[in-house]
This record gives sequence, C-alpha cells and structure tokens, in this order.
Amino acid sequence: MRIGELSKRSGVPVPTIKYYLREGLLPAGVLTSPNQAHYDESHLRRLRLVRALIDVGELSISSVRDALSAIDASDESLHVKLGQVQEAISRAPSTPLDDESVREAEAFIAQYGPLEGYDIECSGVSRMLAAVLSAARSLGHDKFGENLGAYVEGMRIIAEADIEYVMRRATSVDDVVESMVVGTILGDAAMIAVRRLAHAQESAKRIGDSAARASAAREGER
Amino acid sequence: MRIGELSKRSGVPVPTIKYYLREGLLPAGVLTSPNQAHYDESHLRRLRLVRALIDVGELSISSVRDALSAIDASDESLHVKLGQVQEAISRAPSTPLDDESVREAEAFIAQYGPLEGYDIECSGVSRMLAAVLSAARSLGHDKFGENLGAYVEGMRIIAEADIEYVMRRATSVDDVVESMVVGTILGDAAMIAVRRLAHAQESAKRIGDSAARASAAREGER
DNA sequence: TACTATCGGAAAGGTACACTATCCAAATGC
DNA sequence: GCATTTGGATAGTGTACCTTTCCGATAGTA
Repeated sequence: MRIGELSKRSGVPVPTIKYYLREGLLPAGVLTSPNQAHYDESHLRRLRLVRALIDVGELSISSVRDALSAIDASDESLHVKLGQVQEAISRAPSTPLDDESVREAEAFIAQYGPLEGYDIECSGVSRMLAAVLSAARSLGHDKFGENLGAYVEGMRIIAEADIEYVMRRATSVDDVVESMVVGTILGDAAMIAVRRLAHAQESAKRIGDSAARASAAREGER
Repeated sequence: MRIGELSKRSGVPVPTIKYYLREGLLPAGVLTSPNQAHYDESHLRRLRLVRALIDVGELSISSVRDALSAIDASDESLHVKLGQVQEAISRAPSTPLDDESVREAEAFIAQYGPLEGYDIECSGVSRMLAAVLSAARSLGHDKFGENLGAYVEGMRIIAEADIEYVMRRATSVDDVVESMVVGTILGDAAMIAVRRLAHAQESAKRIGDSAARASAAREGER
C-alpha cells in the first residue's frame, strides 16, 4: 500500500506519518521509483504501536524512538532487551532528589528482592521511586514509604498475570518483547483506572451513603 | 515571609511563583502595602503540592487548577468532593474511541461493582479504560481485557492500603481530601515503579539466568 | 538619610514539542 | 491527457510552561 492507504487504515494523517518517518519512528517504505514507496502490514502495525505509545503511554517522540530501537535491537539477550525497553518506556523525573529519599528508594529495591545485573543507581525505576518519596516527604507524608509493602503485594499478582499473558500469546522472541511493551504501557493505564474505581467504590461504601441516597433520589425524580 | 523566601524554601524560582499566582494555582499573599505581600506556611504547603502534581503527577497547569478548586470547594459532601478531585487528577485521553471498546469498558465497570451515583458515561476512568481496550484491540491484543481480573485483585489490596493510610493520618475533612490527592498521585507513580521492578525480577528469574551469570562474572572481574 | 537589594505586578519574550502546511517535480490511474 | 497522489524538503503553527525585562515602590542597612 502507499502512504495514503496507510493513513486511512491507521487514522493517522499523512503529514504526521511523514513526520514519523523523518523522526525514525517508522522504517521507510520500499521505493519502487525515486518518488514512490510501498508500505506493508508491518508498517501499519508499527504505526499503531507508535500511536499507542504516544496516546495511551504518553511517551515523547524520543522515548518512542528509544523503545523501538530497543525492540529492534538483535544483538542482545532477551533479558537485557527487556531491561532496555523497560528503561525506554519508564518516565524518569528530572527533579532534584534529596539524598535521604534516594537512599530509601535504593534500600527498598535492595530489600524487595535481589536483582542480579540490575543497576540500581542509574535505573529510571529507582529515580522514580526516589522522586515519589522525596515529594511525599516535602508534603509531610514521611510515612508514605510504609505503604509500599501493599504495593508490592498488589503488583506481585498483577506482574504474574502480565507475564502469564505475554507467555500465553507470544510466539517468538520479538513477540515477547513487543507484547511486554504493549502490556506494560496499557497495563499502567489500566492499573490507574482500576485503582480509581476501587477508590470510588471504597468512598461510596464508607462515606457516600447519604450522598448516594441523595443521588438515587434525584434519579428517581426524573 | 516574602516571595524570595518562599522561593528559597520551595526551590521554585520567583518568576515561576509569580506565574502560578497569575494562573491561580496559589492564593495571593496578604498585601502589607500596595507592592509588598506576605506569604505563610499554607502558601509553602500549597506550592509544594502544586509542584508534586506537576512533577510527579505530570498534571497540566489547568488540571492542577481543577484539582485545587475541587479541594478548596466547601459546599459539597466529602464523597462528591473526592469524586471531583479524582476526575481532576485523572488524565482523560482525547483519542477517538471505538464503540466496541466503550461498551467493554462500561460493562467492566458495571460488573466490577455497583457504583451508586457514579456517572459511567462521562467519567475519565471509563474513557481511560475504553482507550486502553481500544488500543489493545488495534494492536491485535483483543484478549487484553481478560487481564483486568488480576488488576482488580491487585488494586483491591492497594486501594485498601490507600484508604487505611488516609484515614490513619487525616485529622480533618480537608485533610482527607488532600491526602487522597497526594496518595493517588504518588501512588500512581509508585505502582508503576513497583510493577517495573516485579517485571524485572520475573524476567531475571525466568530467562535471565545466563545473563545474570554473565553479569556476575563481569562483576567478579573488577 | 543615602543606598542597595528586593518587592509586586504587568507585558513581552523564549523554548520545546508535536505536528501541519506548502511547495515541487515525478509518478499513478482512469 | 490530466487530475490526483506521491516522496521529500522546508517552513510554519499552536500549545504549554515558564523567563526576561521593566517599572516604580518598599525594606533593610549604614
């Protein structure tokens, strides 16, 4: 197919596709003449992945580029590759971190489980955690870290389901990597949404009785 | 204190504080003369909250404004207020959604638990879920929705800890609301970070043996 | 009472990002 | 034959989030 059909099938405007081509988010099509190129299903698939990373994952163009090049890299082991894509799709804050929080974050990671070959100091995850703890501290929530135990417990269940899901559907190594990217990005958003629901439900259960009754009454009036 | 000290204590540049004042993210100080104002601890606290919402929560200025005005609103019940701040701090995607995914999302919410007074159709949470399912579908992950069961299970644990945490430390109604905002925003980031760790650990356990051994060997060489 | 630093407030400027628009000669498709 | 579409390059747009600059007034210090 040519760029017009790629655009129609993906819902992405032609100029935007050209922009993505320029930015290296999409491999060039096969040139059939100096100014004609053909694209195939793999381009469509890649384009949809790009849009998912941008729209749902809210990644920047350059993060998407990093993630894709990690996906496409072929000279690494699967484990290393997964680490690289994880780094690419994890937003690392650029805020200055206080030492106390950095130490707390690293201690948490160390205690969480020995991760061989995991470079704690320069991982986005540890900086993220440090930023969270640092922000919590500055807001007077210095006990926030104690909550992390529950997070670990919850994430154990979810991560297990994630891996299970990836293993069930993936048919090749590249498939595993791509599924992990998709599952991670979509899962992040899904987790957040489900947590909001759980909060709303808990709020309704504990304190919303009168409000719910009022709402039900309003509903009844119609 | 005057603006200079507020800046020094918060780490936010003076011009940025002025900008936040203009944007209504920070209440004006008490004017002691036509061009002198005093700020107190509440301003410092609010300023730190704003920075946490922006830096950790990655909220836009206008979302922060919405969240703050929901926090400050006084004429609503706690339950309604919590719903409003939740809406303000939940990023709702602006992508077009396919009907199938919208239906699946709404069915999920309905089945998840009866939320009285919860307007499914115009909640950011349901749009978020629909966007996730829609993106999954377009990427060929049409079974992604089946994973949500595990997410619910994980979130039950986490949401319970969240509520517990808020109830334990809050001393007033306003405190509950603010703690909920902070806990939600920081918790989102924390969840994501912990999930990354869990994935890394699982990857190391299942496939990283050889890579870990290689890394350990490299470590040993030093 | 000089003098310097800092202040509040307004307006204009800047930077980064993610596209969009315009143009061109060449190729396609009816 | 001829309107449409193409790849490719360059320039422009819109939004978001600050910064810079300026002003006359005030605060703190000598």
